[in-house]
Amino acid sequence: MPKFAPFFANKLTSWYLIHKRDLPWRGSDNPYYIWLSEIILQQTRVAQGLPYYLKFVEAFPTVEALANASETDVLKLWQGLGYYSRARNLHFTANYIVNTCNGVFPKDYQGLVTLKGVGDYTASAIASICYNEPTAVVDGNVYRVLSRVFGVHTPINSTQGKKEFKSLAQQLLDESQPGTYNQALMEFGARYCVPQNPECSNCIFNDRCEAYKTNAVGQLPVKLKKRNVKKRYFNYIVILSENDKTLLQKRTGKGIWQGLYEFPLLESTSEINEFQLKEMNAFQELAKKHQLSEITLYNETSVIHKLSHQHLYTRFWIGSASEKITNSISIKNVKEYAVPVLLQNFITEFFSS
DNA sequence: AAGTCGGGGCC
DNA sequence: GGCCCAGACTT
Repeated sequence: MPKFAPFFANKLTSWYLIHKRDLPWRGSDNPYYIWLSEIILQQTRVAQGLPYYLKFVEAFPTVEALANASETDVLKLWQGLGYYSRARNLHFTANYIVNTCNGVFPKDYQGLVTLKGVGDYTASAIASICYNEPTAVVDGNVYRVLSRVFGVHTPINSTQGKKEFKSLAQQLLDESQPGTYNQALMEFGARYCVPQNPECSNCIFNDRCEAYKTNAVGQLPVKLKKRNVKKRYFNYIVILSENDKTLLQKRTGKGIWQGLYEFPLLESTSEINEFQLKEMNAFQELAKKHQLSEITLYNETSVIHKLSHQHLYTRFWIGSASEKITNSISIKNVKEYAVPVLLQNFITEFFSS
């Protein structure tokens, strides 16, 4: 264990008490609010998650209120935040807490980590903040700060690295105030020891920081590999009927956007023109089923929607249908459905003009 | 152990 | 363009 561990915790906490942001979940030790905030903030910047937290607390002030909502309503409120399995697990766990645990959250790390959507980080955060259990959190901020200050070059996304950083974080933890200490470490990473161009010359740790000493700040933390981004080609068929109805389908099964809605989707292996679209069996079935009379391409240049690991080259095709399309919904009700941002952008542009 | 899962902000 | 974000789950 590093000799200056006690100094590290003290300096960190002192810094935190001065510089911490005033966030709505801070100051509470109600596990419902802490749990909700932690799920929302997984892989999500505070600035992006904050409005969603406020919306959720207002719509669902208690875990019972969240459990009583429908998954559809929860997904609609989550729309735009991404990683939608978080929303589905959130709703599932709310029901589990209410129906199986008498509305009471588990009281320690071991119990919390069994909840769906709650892993090592989130269980540690809730346990330390709500119950003062000395469990160290390790998130992206912690990896960065510890790798730099203590000069740890083990890749943070390797099995060995995860083990090593968790162990180091646990040794450094101030057990007299684990919740405050954990938040201080993360806040320091988020606000001072940032990924790009941190102000090392004024840093409170620059007399001790291994990365600063060895001029390795820009190389830490070490991360293995780059992801292989795949290209996919989406063709959305936007059906317009004479009585202002259209067709939306729910995405089921595996893959992106599970549980969200979209227009009928035809995926191709490259960008296609109208002739090629009409050659597709799936299109012919759709055209026959809904008696599509004509089809026109809305955007000549594809919309490129970028996800972490795939780029979606998307074209919207507008089709006119007979009045009697089945399972249709009114266009004015489209906004009631949770849809991917890619579709929300199109809907806003197309139906409001 | 490697893949998968979103969207946005920053450089 | 690439990287990262108060990570978790599946295969």
